[in-house]
Amino acid sequence: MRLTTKGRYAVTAMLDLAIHYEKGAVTLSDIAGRQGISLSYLEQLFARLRRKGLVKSTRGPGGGYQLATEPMNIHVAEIVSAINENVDATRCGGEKNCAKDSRCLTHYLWEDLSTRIHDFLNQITLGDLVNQPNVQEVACRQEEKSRMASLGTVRTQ
Amino acid sequence: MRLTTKGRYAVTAMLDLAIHYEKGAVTLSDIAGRQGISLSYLEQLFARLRRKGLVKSTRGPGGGYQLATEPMNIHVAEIVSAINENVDATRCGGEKNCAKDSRCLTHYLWEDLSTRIHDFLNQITLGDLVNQPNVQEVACRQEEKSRMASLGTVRTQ
DNA sequence: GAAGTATTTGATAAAATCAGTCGGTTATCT
DNA sequence: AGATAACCGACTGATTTTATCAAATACTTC
Repeated sequence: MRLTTKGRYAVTAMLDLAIHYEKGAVTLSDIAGRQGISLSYLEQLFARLRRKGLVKSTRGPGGGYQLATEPMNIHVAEIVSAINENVDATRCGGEKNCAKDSRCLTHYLWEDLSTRIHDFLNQITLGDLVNQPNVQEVACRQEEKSRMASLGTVRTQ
Repeated sequence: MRLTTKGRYAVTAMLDLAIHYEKGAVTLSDIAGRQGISLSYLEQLFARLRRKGLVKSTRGPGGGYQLATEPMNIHVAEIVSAINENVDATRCGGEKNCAKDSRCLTHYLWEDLSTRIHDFLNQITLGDLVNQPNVQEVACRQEEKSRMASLGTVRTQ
């Protein structure tokens, strides 16, 4: 379980999909606007998420991305590992030879920690996050802001 | 609590110091040889560790680095945060504005996880690690190997 | 059904950050 | 004086993030 900013972006974006789960497809531009992540980066991330079967896509107007299954069935750990596939075979990420040919001194420490992180993130689903008051509060504020922004653009055009 | 390879190297190196705590100063070349970390990289890491007061140094022949205090008083979390100072003020690492001006959706998730990682690493001291059988086994093998290596060099010179 | 637009999809490259290396300088011991 | 080792700053390369461009697909409207 490698923990990187990339994985965090992915979880944030997936949570955005989960929040708007009932409303059907969500465009990446919307997510980019709400979550402050660049559109091109999201495109790359969602390419992986789609290949891994975590989301499904529809093209054209009214299209966008949707969760492949219900928010309650998607664990945060899945998202993180989908994004970080096949990396960190370098050192201490996989099995043996962290240092030279044998295990490095702290091998067991990191192995243990890694397991704990995975367990933690595997307990939590997107559905759990959606139901958290904190998350809902932030989501509401974003909703409001985007409504004001769209009003603004209508007015000026 | 950001978790990076740099931090892992630092903990490994510090554990090496802890293992040889009784023997006084340890040179970075020795650590480099034993742990398979490049000398120049260690220099960079130990510059930070010294600035943070985790180790003390003595120059010249017979010099090297020593733990600033007993292994039982140095927590793994301290080492990791000493190495990762002032990074990741960018997003979600520190306080607010992960996304735009407000907190990002998963802010609380990462905050929670971060706390758990910190707690885990803060429970464990270098002294604890030294006493682990796993660690001692690896340490012994390294000791043996370095003895053989030095015999080899004596013979060839 | 043709034109136009909104969206994903893919590729590539620029910019920024991070990991790791190299060369030289300074202090200290013998 | 010479050797040993910490110290320092610039450099290279890899990874992450953003930007740009070109299709491909599907919807809407005329």
